Amino acid sequence: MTPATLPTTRTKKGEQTKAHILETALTMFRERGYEGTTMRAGATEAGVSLGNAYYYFESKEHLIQAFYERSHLDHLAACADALENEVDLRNRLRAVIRAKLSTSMPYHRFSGLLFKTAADPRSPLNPFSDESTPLRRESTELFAEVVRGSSARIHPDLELHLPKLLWIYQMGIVLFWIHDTSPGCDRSYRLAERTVDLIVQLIKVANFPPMRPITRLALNVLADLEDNAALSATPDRSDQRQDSDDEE
Amino acid sequence: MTPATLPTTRTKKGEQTKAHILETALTMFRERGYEGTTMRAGATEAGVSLGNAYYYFESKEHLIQAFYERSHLDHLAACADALENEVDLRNRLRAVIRAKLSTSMPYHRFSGLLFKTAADPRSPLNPFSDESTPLRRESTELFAEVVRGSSARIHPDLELHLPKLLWIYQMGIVLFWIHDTSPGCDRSYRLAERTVDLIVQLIKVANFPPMRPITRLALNVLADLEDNAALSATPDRSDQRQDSDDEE
DNA sequence: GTCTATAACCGGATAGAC
DNA sequence: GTCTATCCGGTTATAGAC
Repeated sequence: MTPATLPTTRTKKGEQTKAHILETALTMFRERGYEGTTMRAGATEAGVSLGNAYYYFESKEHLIQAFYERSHLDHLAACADALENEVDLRNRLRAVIRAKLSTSMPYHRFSGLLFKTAADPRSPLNPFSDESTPLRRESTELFAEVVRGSSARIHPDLELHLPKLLWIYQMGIVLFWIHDTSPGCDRSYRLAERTVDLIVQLIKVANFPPMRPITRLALNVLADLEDNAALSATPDRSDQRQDSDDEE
Repeated sequence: MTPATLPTTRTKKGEQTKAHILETALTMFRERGYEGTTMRAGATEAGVSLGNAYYYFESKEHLIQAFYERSHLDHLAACADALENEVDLRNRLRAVIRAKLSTSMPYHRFSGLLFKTAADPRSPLNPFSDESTPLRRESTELFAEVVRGSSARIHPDLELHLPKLLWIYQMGIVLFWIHDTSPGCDRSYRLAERTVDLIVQLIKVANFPPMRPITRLALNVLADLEDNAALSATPDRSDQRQDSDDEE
């Protein structure tokens, strides 16, 4: 799918055009929102024709996919410091979630629309889609790093699933944030703060003998999910293509 | 907004027309999917003009709102029996979640699109919107009934929040189900089965003394959320209207 | 063969006549 | 309440230019 980047020929001819279109679009999304930015306006603003914009981006949604990727890089950069210097699990996780919110703030309005398309199983944008696999893997890898670099003693079976769980947890926080209209999204930050504490506590007690049966039950559910598809990071369902909605 | 139904004059003039349009649309959604059903086709099939359809339903999405309501009634009917005759919390909850999936099955494809719009904070469809408040209240009330009629001994503070938590849990299951492509959606049923067990276990141990600090922490988070808006069933933010996406 | 542009098409939504 | 005529924006077909 994604061919290796050629040595010196990178940014060949239209690579710049593509980048420019994306840049323009992202700016406009920030300023006028997603729906407020028409493909026509975006193309014009970028100095290209409508058809040309579609040459580089299959659909308007694919601009969002590009946004996701950039957004993730911002996120990585924003929490790199904490991940290097902090060993306490709670602080690490907190820094990562905070960074997620902070880096997303400029796109608060935009992100609503984003989640909208993200929830559609047929959209290439949805976080569980094949097309999102690489990014999903990178995102869970971030949480793997959160766990790995921490001083916390974690049940090995749990540690296996923790990155994915934390990734889903982050999605929950983001979903809340999207609906958050409090000034500065303070409520989201507070929720994040408190739920991080809660999660860290839960991780600790998972080891606690009387909790073991429940922990085991939970891990079984996760293992079961892993065996199949859907939430798995290694999907084996490249054959299932639902192209159209019609069937007549 | 919704005026009380007048005594004898119900089904006045176009009430039937409205009902007929909805009926037609729902059938077509089931048969051809949401996107596969154009407003034009729906109107034509129902024997009215496009403009007329829009007279009764503000937007295509508003047809979904109507679907939600019907869907909830189906759900209620499907679990009424179990709720009357069963006292075991696990069985009650299991019956309700199972019923949710079963009654939703005919709309599996449709529901994907449904969640799509549901995730948009600006959509009247989103489960947290003012417009959805009545239905949200009814849905959580169902889970309140699940808890209330059970023989389980539940920490009073927890019992207060449990209905809403279970409602959110159900949304999670539905979200999984939407992405579930396994035959008969078996994976969703199994996930539901197992997570119901898990939840019931967690409710039990919440009372367990060593778990108390964590339970308290969790309840604090919930109480905090309740004090503000967003997930609350009593929104005090009727002043925040985000009509358009443009701002130039 | 890589890029760019113009002219449609299609479907959700609105305006305004009857 | 019901219609027709239009708008508007995502998307596609297609024809050329480099």
